[in-house]
Amino acid sequence: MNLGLEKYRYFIEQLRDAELFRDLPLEALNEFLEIAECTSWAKKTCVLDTHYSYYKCYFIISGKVKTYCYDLQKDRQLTLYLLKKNDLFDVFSLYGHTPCNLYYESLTATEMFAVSLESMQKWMKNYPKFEKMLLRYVLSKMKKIQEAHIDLALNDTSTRLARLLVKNMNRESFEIELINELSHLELAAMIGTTRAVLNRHLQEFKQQGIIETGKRQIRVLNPSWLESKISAADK
Amino acid sequence: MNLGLEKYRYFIEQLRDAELFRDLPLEALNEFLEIAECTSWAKKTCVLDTHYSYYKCYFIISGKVKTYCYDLQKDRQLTLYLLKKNDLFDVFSLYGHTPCNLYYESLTATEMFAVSLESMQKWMKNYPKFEKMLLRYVLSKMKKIQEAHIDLALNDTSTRLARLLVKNMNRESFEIELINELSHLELAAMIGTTRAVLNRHLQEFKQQGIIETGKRQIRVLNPSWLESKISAADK
DNA sequence: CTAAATCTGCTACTTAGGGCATAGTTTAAA
DNA sequence: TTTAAACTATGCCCTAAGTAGCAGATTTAG
Repeated sequence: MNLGLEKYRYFIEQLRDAELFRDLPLEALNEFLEIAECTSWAKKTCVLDTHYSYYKCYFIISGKVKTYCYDLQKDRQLTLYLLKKNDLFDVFSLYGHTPCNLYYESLTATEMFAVSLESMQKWMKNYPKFEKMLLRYVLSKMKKIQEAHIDLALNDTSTRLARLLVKNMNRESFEIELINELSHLELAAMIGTTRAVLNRHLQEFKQQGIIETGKRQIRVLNPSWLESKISAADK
Repeated sequence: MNLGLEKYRYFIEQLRDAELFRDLPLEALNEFLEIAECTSWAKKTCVLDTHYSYYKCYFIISGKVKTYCYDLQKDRQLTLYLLKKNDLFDVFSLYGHTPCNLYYESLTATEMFAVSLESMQKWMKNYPKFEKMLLRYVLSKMKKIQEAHIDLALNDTSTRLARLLVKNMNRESFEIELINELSHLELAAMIGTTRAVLNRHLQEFKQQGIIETGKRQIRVLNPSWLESKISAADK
């Protein structure tokens, strides 16, 4: 990738900011930028891992990308991960795993570095420290999916919704962040249910004065109620 | 660990057999055996990751260990992984993750190498190749939990049971392996349901002549029925 | 700026799954 | 070998969750 000085500085800053690239020498970052292309996905750009991402891997600079799977018969989606700045995908294909029939879709306009799998693998060979960080990164994602799995298996929908809200709630403003601007369909996919059921619980919360909604925004009025509901379930 | 020659040969063989230790020089294996203790757990030995395993990690030589979580209120378990020969646990604690409230329990008598976390971390520093294999290992486990999560979110109980059976069915004898000898309670925990519901579906399968049961054994009579049920759901 | 597409809120209906109880059976322990 | 504990097989009932459909609001695209 050819870069002006300003852009170059910006990109280096982005990489320095990411845990994955921390502790790498400047030389490594330079080499990474050489093999990377900076690409932008418009909102709702969709990609099946069996095609596109099988040949490239992506490092997100800004925006949101969901990793999800889709059940054709039931017309239902399940969101496995919500990727944002400093996330890398897909690690599986980097290690030659056969694709899992997962899709990727940008939920907002998204900027990222794209690197061909081959170049990335070569680059990683020179910087084993990166692989160390990658293992840590993978573990953090694995923990998330484990927690989601346990939550789904043992808790009912309203508890999972409460957890989703609390996890994404700003501690000061009680505004819901990150998952704001998402439709109910998207929220439902995140807790493994359908839009109708999710909405039913949202209405219940509203009637009890726990939340307030409007224009794709959710504001929490009674955060401690939500938290006690969660901790009651966790006991 | 002090060893006689015969035992030493046996242990080296065990390690050579495991993918995790493949490609390591003999020297590395020797050093590993030095820091490892060979321990045995009787059937039903149980360990909470916040105590015991927080200080040690284990590599299984023989036997079965389940990784599970437990909901006190509902008195329900969910099995996340069924570990066997060549499995390592717990990788999370190796990397300083806070424990996830998971339990480990041997389902049969189990032999394993036990290494203190500290020694293991030191050892790994000398053999970065091991960490590479560890990343691959972690990815394979992550794939499993992802699949389980998707299965749970999108498929009904009888489909999940069918998948459990097919996954553990010997292609030649149609006997169920690995999960045989497990009680219905254990089987239920593996597909995220209760014993009663699991049993209900087992009886249905029996009545339709798809399986046959007796003495903690399940034999599949009509494997293609099960397989078509699964592939119908996967479409 | 308007038309089309999507999203939201709500209703009524159906059902799989889980709670609970009980009786019979097998396994393990004394 | 006997006894206790654990497991299996079933019933009934109830509820959470999913399905379907629709009208009105909101967003997006042409």
